[in-house]
Amino acid sequence: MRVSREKFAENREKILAVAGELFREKGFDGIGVAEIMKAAGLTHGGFYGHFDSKDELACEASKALVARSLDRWKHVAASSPDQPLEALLAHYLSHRNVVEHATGCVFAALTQEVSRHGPEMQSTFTGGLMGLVGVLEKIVPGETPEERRRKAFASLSAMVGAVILARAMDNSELSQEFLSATRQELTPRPGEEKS
Amino acid sequence: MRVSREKFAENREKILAVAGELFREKGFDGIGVAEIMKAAGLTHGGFYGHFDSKDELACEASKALVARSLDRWKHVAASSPDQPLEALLAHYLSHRNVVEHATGCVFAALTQEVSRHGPEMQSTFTGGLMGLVGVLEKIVPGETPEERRRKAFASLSAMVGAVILARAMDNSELSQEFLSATRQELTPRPGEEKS
DNA sequence: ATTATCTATAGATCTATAGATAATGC
DNA sequence: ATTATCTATAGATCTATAGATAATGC
Repeated sequence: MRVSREKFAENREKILAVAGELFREKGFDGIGVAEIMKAAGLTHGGFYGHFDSKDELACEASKALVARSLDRWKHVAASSPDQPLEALLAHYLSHRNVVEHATGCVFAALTQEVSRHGPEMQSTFTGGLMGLVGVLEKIVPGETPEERRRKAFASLSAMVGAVILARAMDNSELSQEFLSATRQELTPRPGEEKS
Repeated sequence: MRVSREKFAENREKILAVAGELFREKGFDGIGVAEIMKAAGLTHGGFYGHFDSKDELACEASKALVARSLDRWKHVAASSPDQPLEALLAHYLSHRNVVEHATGCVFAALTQEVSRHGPEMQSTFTGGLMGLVGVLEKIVPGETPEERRRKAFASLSAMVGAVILARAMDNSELSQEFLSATRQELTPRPGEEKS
């Protein structure tokens, strides 16, 4: 039954990947270790050879998701050098990010549970969100660094808030209204571009 | 052991009140029926004389919280007839609403869990959030009803998003920055008041 | 007589562990 | 020989129910 070191490392990554999807879809408390391992193609007992506890898995999976989210934001912004903010708004405020919980934004899925977990997870989310603020700071309009930092915090609040509220709607037209209203309000008007 | 009809109704309200606080503090899955009843001063088994299931309690408690939240918004807006939006921003984007989970905004505490529950709870949250949009529509700046409706959706996203992200921070200065940045960005500049 | 609450418990589920098994890696 | 995984299970927790108890309300 034993597998190679390489396969062992692969299995760990598979557990992390599957957990990342299931946690986002069902919440940290909505899915158990046994079901995560089953989805990874392994048995329940094998889990504790990879992680000390479910909480450690939740922390590690969160770290990976947060890092990947930040990478993606940087990539999207860099892909449209002339209109990075517009590209980011289009990417984030999308129908896909409202309906695809398992593969969508980790902050839109799990942020409300963070304050109920330990300091390690809070630190991960804090760092990730500040990373997103850092991306926005460089691309939002504004005369001074202070104004851009302020706009970055406010824009991030609006973007994540819009997806969270859109997901709570039982009506897809209202969901869309949260997305498009936020997108329009955050899109710089002509003459307001950054210096 | 039996109590009067009046006391029975009181007990039901007490269970709803206690559940409303504990659900907001720990999430729907983070607190059990036994502990809710203990906090209400009753025993576990007595619960099922008041509610058919924990899910029914979650729905009823949510309905009460959402209705109370909407009432409060209307009251705050009506209390400052000359600057209703400023009053609402000051009321909502407050330190208290970041740290006091048990008594703070129900949307900032539980919205991410709504999509994992049944259609009844989704309907409650949808209705409540649209009620808040209705309050904002009347007090945000804007030339046309369409512009004000758009600003209402975007402002609500930013307000709820700011509190949710502020709660995830492990640093109270960063929490405050989400609040004050959002408050400043949503405050109408002179000459931008509604008609 | 009715009924709101209490005690006790059934049954399901969940985290974590113990010991067995079998394949890897020295 | 080491160790990654598997089977089986302990122990805790959670929802919901059954039956007893005792106070209300006709």
